[in-house]
Amino acid sequence: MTNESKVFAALYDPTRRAVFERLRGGPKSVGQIACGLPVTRPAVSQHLKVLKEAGLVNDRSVGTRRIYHIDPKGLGAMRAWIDRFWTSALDAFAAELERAGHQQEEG
Amino acid sequence: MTNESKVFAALYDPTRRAVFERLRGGPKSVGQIACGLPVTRPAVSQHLKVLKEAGLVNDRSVGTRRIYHIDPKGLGAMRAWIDRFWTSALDAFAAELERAGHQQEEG
DNA sequence: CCAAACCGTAAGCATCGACTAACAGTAAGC
DNA sequence: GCTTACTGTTAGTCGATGCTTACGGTTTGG
Repeated sequence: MTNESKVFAALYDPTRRAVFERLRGGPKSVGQIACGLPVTRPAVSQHLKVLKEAGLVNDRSVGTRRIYHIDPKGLGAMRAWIDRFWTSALDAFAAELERAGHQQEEG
Repeated sequence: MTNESKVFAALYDPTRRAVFERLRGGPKSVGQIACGLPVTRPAVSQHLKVLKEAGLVNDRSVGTRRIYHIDPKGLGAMRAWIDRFWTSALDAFAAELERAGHQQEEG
């Protein structure tokens, strides 16, 4: 499984995106993240594990708590994938529009 | 289900990404897309339906064939989501690094 | 009208994954 | 050493979904 696949698989789940967006405001502990979400704390732990393996978050221990924060590395990989696709997709789209205008020439 | 959710759900599946990437070189018919993929043609049709509802592809009829091409609209939505996340994520990450350097002051 | 080509859809099945409950492990306080 | 607080992990269940087979619909051609 490539890293891009991990990122896509990680951000596909709505609950996992909610966990991820909850870290947008800054580092938070697991309990802090779980509080307010409609799932239990172990579920959040599992989601954080997936996000971590995708390179989207990272953690550090502070006493008994574990503080998670966003790691831009994973988002960068996804951004690179989209950008790489973006240019060629725009090219193909422009060619498609142009061909649609000249399609009667081709028959 | 929001449009972003649709795009994420659409690009999460590896086969569906393969279908999508196959359109990167230009418009193709359903049979053309299915040829070379390890799934049957109806499966490709189902994937194309999901991609279309996510705004990632569009189609036009040419005789009995149906030609699919990439629609940048969906990719744009995903790009916007990532970009919006990207800036605040970088901010939070920088703040996290700075706090890590000053954490002994806070206690 | 009949045949062929191309495609979308429905039903059924198998697999994957998200969730909960229960348990194990680590650190701080007394 | 004992208790409390916080978290990761595992077993098991259940709903979601990707795949195939079979069928119906549409267009082209004679």
